[in-house]
Amino acid sequence: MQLRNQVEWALHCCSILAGLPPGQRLSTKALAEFHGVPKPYLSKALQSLAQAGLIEGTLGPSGGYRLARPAAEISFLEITEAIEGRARSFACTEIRRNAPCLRADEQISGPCQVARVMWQADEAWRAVLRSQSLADLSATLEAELPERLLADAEAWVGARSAGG
Amino acid sequence: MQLRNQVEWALHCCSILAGLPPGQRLSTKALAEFHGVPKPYLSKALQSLAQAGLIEGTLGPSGGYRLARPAAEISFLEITEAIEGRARSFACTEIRRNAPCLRADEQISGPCQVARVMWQADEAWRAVLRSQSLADLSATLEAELPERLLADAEAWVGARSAGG
DNA sequence: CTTATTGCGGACATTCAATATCTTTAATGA
DNA sequence: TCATTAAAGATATTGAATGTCCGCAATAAG
Ligand code: SF4
Ligand code: SF4
Repeated sequence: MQLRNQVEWALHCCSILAGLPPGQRLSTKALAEFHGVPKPYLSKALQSLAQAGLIEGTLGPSGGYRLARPAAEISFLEITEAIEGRARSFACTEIRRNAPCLRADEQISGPCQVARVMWQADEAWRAVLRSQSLADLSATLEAELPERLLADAEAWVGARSAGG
Repeated sequence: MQLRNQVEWALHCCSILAGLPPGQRLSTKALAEFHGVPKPYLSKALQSLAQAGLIEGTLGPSGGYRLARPAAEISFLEITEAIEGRARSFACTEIRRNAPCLRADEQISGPCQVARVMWQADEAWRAVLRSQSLADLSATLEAELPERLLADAEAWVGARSAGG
């Protein structure tokens, strides 16, 4: 019951890509260096995001990634699911079918209350993540972080981004 | 991001213990047989529940487990946390501290917005599980399951329960 | 008292997923 | 052409989840 830390990486990377000037791209190398994480491994996470249609990769020199859609249309849930998959956190193995008092021909209708409650909790979790977009995140960060830090980060990223 | 299947076992076992006449106990052996799961492994889950103070074990012949509290005072969340632990699903590794533009002496206040959103989702998940008690589960099951099945299960369990 | 039964706790083996790295290929701009 | 980059896949490494085992202490029944 633990999210992979790739989720954290992905969220931070998307946050940076959201702050890029429109059309600009940033390479895996720069993103890995910025966060201090192994580049080949971060690359896997970015590929998952690309396959999910959240970001776009471009080959060649001055290639890199950029958001495939406006930041306001990308939610925390989409990013999380791109990394973790869409499986529900509670897996139902139907152990009630093993009950010794259950007759072979007897029908059991749908999922039982145990599974329904667990799935309801899962849905509540998803609802919160679905309600938060990358644009919301950027707005909060800009309001909270010190100006110098934002400026320096922008300069650092700007020096390494390319394309249009 | 997947709950252990011990959680499912624990929920079902608690559900059965909740249906026992007051004071009666049921052994690990019977619970394992009923659900068709390996007894030594189920034993681990039941021990976790006992350590969390949700059920009580009694030694000796005719020993076994019973609820330590009324079913109405035991929530899904307590059972889940007894197995899974109380750690939050999103672990913050503070990767923002690796940012190259961050000066050594610079303070970063508390958790950032990324972590706050993830934890908020986690809390929504917990809120649903906290709101459901074992008594609620029993009530729903009694209303939904066919009468014959309930009677047979009660008879099967009754023949193997003991004490008072 | 003796004996069988049961939960308790720890040690241990096994299996599988998460983590991390590497290599090759294809695309692209300089 | 040539250097650079993402894409895709193979492959190690690690660690957690799963499953088993054994000795111990408590307890009730004979
Ligand atoms: S939770 Fe309910 S539906 Fe899921 S396996 Fe257990 S009994 Fe079957
Ligand atoms: S989510 Fe925010 S607080 Fe957590 S590690 Fe990343 S930057 Fe730090």
